[in-house]
Amino acid sequence: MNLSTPLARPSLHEELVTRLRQAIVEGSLEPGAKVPERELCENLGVSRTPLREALKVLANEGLVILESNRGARISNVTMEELAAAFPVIAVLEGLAGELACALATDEEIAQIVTRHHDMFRYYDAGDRPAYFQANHDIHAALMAAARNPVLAQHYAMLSSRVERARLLANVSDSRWAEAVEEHRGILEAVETRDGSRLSTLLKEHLNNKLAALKTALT
Amino acid sequence: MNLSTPLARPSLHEELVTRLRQAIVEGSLEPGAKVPERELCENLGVSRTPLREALKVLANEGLVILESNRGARISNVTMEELAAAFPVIAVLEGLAGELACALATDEEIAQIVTRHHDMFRYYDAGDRPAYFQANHDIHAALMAAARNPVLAQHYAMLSSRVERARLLANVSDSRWAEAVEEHRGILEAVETRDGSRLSTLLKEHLNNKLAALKTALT
DNA sequence: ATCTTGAATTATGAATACAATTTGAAAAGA
DNA sequence: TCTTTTCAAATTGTATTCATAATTCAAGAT
Repeated sequence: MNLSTPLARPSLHEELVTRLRQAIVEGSLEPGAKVPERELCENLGVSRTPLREALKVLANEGLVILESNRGARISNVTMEELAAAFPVIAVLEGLAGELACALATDEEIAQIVTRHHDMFRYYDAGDRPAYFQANHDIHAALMAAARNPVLAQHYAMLSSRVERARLLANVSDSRWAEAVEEHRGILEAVETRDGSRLSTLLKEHLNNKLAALKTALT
Repeated sequence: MNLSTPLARPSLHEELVTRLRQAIVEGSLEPGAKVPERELCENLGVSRTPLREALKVLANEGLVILESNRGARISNVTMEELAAAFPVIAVLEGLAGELACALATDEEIAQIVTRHHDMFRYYDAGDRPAYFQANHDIHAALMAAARNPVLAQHYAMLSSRVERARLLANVSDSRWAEAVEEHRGILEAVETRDGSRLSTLLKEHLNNKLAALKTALT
């Protein structure tokens, strides 16, 4: 049992930030909807103070918009925002790929490889949810292997803003096939620890994703 | 006169975030110092609620550390953090350079060029403060010309975390000369709108800056 | 003298209270 | 009937209060 950690009880506002962010990302709190302070407080069993603190933080992250004297709304996912965010995510993932190739343990590489094979199997089986999960795990594992907390933090922030788009537009079958193909290249670069190649492929992957979203949403 | 904006009076917590962030970046609030809530409230003439909201936001940005039941401290600028942040800033600036080359107006390019010449003059005159200001303006102008709010937002966040390092270590004369030399290349890439070259040079510039900081701080 | 111990003080986290603003609908007027 | 005005209810921004955890410091023990 670990007795060195000083028994950290997370404060209410921290837990609220986490839970609200999750709710926003998974769509329980719909974009554009106003956040009913009193109601949420009652549901969650907290007072307004910590909830409002959490909303300020989420507003700073761009997930929530505060309109003075008019409360908070869940921010909309606009095409402009996606178009702005994706290139940023792309360079961040690119950096993560490079760092990961240099710093990952063999176990981490093996893990990413395994998860890729999982993912390909899910694709063959047409299991979208499982595919998405595996895909998510891969990108997360790459980010973890990069061992850069600042990078991870900003990546997480951007991901949360963008992941909601997945609820707006389903990926087309042809784009799905393309993405899988791209991931074969990514896998190869991971296996050979070819950082610059991985970086390039990841950036392309993200930019293609954005292009696909653009066509799907117009 | 702009009549479209709905006369936004910034809320107390927003102003506090801005002011505190500025105070932290410019060093009025020293790294490691604990933030005396009551005292600050009295000085600023606000109650604890908006101040605490602001602290939560700044904590989320990494400028402040909240220790449960022990209040807030100004976060320390550690070498680890700098080492993590600089590569991220580098890729962001790199992206900004590429976008700026593609999207900047001729006026913006001209502005950046002019500011470069200013900066070179300040270097010749040995005027460090003016040099720093010009340097800052250049990077800000590049970022503005990239026309990507998401990029700008994350760049601003990272800059605020890192700029405090400037107070810890003065740039050596030799590094200063190097930086100027690097900026000559950057200027050239800007003038010719060579995006990929500018991107590379900016990334190198940042990475060299980090290396210089590393030696200066050990 | 130095190190514990524990009550008093202080500061923090969260809840509540209060004042100002917005909202929505009914009433007055065109 | 439609517009405008007024006013109450609701909601928000900020201040204050309350309970609890941390810190301080003096007294006692080693």
